[in-house]
Amino acid sequence: MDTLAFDRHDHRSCIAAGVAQAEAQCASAGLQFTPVRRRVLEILLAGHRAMGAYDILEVLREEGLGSQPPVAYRALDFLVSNGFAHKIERLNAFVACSHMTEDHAPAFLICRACGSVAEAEIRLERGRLGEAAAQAGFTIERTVVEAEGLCPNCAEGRGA
Amino acid sequence: MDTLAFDRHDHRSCIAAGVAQAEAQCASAGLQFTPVRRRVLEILLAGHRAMGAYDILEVLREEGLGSQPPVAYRALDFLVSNGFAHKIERLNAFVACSHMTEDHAPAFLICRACGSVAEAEIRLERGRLGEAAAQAGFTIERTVVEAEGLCPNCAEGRGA
DNA sequence: GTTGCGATGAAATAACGTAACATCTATATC
DNA sequence: GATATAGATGTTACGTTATTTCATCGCAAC
Repeated sequence: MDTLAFDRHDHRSCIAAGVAQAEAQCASAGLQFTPVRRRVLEILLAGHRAMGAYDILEVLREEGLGSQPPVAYRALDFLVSNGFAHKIERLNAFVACSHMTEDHAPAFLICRACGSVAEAEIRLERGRLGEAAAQAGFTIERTVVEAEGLCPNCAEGRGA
Repeated sequence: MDTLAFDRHDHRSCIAAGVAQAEAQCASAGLQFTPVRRRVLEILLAGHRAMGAYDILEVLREEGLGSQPPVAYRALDFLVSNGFAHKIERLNAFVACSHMTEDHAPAFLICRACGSVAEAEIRLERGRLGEAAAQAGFTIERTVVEAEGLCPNCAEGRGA
């Protein structure tokens, strides 16, 4: 489990590492890591929290990188499709992926008090839902696994 | 696993049973099972699929039971809060609960081709995410577990 | 050099959801 | 029976999230 999001750490290094990783993967896959896409990933990595598409758009707008919703949504779609970011359905928001190197089904712990989001890796298809789906003849293509509650920091009397 | 949603069955009986169950639980819990709430549950049970709040509102409007969004959202909030319906975050839509008798954490199989939704019961906190959350000191209050893919009917060459 | 494809710009609109406030109704209390 | 209270409803207005559509641009292949 990645509890990074609940602890302090050096943002600058995680931004640089994330961008570098994405850049490398795009290069080897023949994908265009364009300025807008790069910048959106940087914004997500810098925020290190779930951000709405319109939050991101506001930053892009200030920087002259785009002003209309499709600019943000298209960049986010690219990042999500290629595993560099994830959408948190419960929040209608997006986070940078924290396990870019591995192909994985993400799961999230969402703190309802401070809004921080931690990413875990989970193999749902090996669990009970996966068994049940197989039994029913259902083919799982994508999973949404999100747990909402209180992170350790907020649980200390401040969030309950 | 409940694969009911993928098979043919008698809708009338599941509507009647669901409404009766909700009515009984409201009576014993001192909750008001008002006409709008009842009707929204009937609509969800009759649809036996995920429906948007505005789909439901349209029906209510035709029947003179309300015409503004809050009417639908309030009824849906009531049904969801009391376990008679669930929200599918992935679809921004709602389904009637198919296990009203038991207190449960729901999980869903969503067919991307036909839109049908099957509900399973899952105890995520006993699985790997639960362990990880416990280890990280995270308190889970609510879970969202949704798998998207192809149901057996649609997998037969029609959806792939 | 032109064809084709993916990316971008921009306008408009669709879809989803909530805040705020007035009103009503059933029940509890006096 | 009058009145206070809490929950439910009606209505207006607005806020947030997301997509459709069409024009344009830039680059790489042929």
